[in-house]
Amino acid sequence: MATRELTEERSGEPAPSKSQQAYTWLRERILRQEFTPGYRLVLSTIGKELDMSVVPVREAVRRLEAEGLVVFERNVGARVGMIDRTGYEEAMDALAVLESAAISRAAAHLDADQLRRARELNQVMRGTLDQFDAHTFTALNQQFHAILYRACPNQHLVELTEAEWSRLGHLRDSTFTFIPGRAPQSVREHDHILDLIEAGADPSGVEHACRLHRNRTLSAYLDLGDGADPDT
Amino acid sequence: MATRELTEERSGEPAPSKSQQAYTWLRERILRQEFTPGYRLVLSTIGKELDMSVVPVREAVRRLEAEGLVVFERNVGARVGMIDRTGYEEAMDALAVLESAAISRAAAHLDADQLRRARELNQVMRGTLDQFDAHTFTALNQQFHAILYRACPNQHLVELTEAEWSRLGHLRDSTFTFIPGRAPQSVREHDHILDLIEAGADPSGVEHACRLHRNRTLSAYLDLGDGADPDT
DNA sequence: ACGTCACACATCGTATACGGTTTCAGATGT
DNA sequence: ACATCTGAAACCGTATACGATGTGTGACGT
Repeated sequence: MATRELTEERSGEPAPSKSQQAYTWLRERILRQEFTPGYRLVLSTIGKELDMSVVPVREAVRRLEAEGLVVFERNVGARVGMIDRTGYEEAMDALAVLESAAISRAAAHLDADQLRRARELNQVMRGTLDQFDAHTFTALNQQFHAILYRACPNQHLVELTEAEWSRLGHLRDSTFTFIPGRAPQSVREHDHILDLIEAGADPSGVEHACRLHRNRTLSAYLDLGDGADPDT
Repeated sequence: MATRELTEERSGEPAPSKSQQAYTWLRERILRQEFTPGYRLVLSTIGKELDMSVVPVREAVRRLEAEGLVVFERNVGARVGMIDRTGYEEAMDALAVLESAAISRAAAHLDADQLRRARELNQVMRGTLDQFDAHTFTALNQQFHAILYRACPNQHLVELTEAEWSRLGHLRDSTFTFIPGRAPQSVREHDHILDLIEAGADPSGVEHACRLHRNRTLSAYLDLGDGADPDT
């Protein structure tokens, strides 16, 4: 019982595998944007940093690759996934499809408490509109959406939706940075969606509203013209 | 130039990495159902079979795990993913969402030739109805659907759709084995969808039709009662 | 006969080692 | 100055080795 020091663990905890540690660690950094898109992930370096050999790190990287957060090139190495303009549009489109489906299926399962919390969040967002900050607004926005789609009884759909959020999320506080003007409208649409849900609207109505909401965001972004590339 | 024998390769080919070989090999077997759900994937055995060490095999397995084709248990090992009834329903539901979205976006891009081939395939399927064989029917059905959704300009959506087909496909010739009666109706609906596309119906109409098509298949399966579990 | 314990075996998890490939800098020739 | 070649350093790909963990089997006691 002398081999365990660095990871705090009380008797019950079996201590996660190194491969798992590496995975979590990397994923965390990428999502926090401490490792920005294009950042070179050198296996040996990471291994040293985490005090493990390269083998577990490789596995972690592979998993992240399969999730689309990392790209890997043979004999060259891994880097944090960049996403070009098309990639961004495609992911947004996919997210529109998945998330809307999830929320429409979640509608009937959202209890009063969850709806209240969603309203509150949206109110907080409304409150930040005067002294707008894209970063916090994006974070709140993500939380708001999460409350809704997570209530979807189809767990698989939830996972697919979250995967898509991740792929987009690590890019930056993308949309609202470029189109702050979109924020107020976004907040109004949020309330509208909540209205529909509370009124017990039929799923396809909810789904439609969610798609509109997201597609308007995408359109707003696209209408910007080609000046601001999410890649850069 | 003496180290390369087993994989045929002409000068230009850089020979895929072992990790990649293992991945392809395993995926192939799983999809072909040579490795059936629940099958135990022992790393060392596979390594010996493919004439490589366990390291590349582990990586391959990790990737398959991330795709949902394989489940992995710490210190125990990997096995081909089983799917329980809920899992099946969830995946079918997700497929309905994804594929319908893909096809609706593909509609405007399908050329005459692709549509003709789709019609032909459907005719072949119709032809097999008298002496019905679930296995071949399922294969044809998959091809038919593939022609349609692959034309979707959103490549990411196509990938998500194919991932879902894989997760379901390796299960068996599931649906039509249990509900052969669903096949004729399925063929009719295929023609209907093609009609809509050829008529230039609007995307949401196409999407709706595709969802109906798939949801009816799922319902047919569910109506069976709980006798036939896809897990078994 | 049945439940429990202990030990051996199968298999996984990770470290280390080494050959192969890519990249980059600096030297060389034009 | 510029293009090209050459060599070394950086890094990846895979094999081998060994400790750790889980699983099954047979002895033992009741």
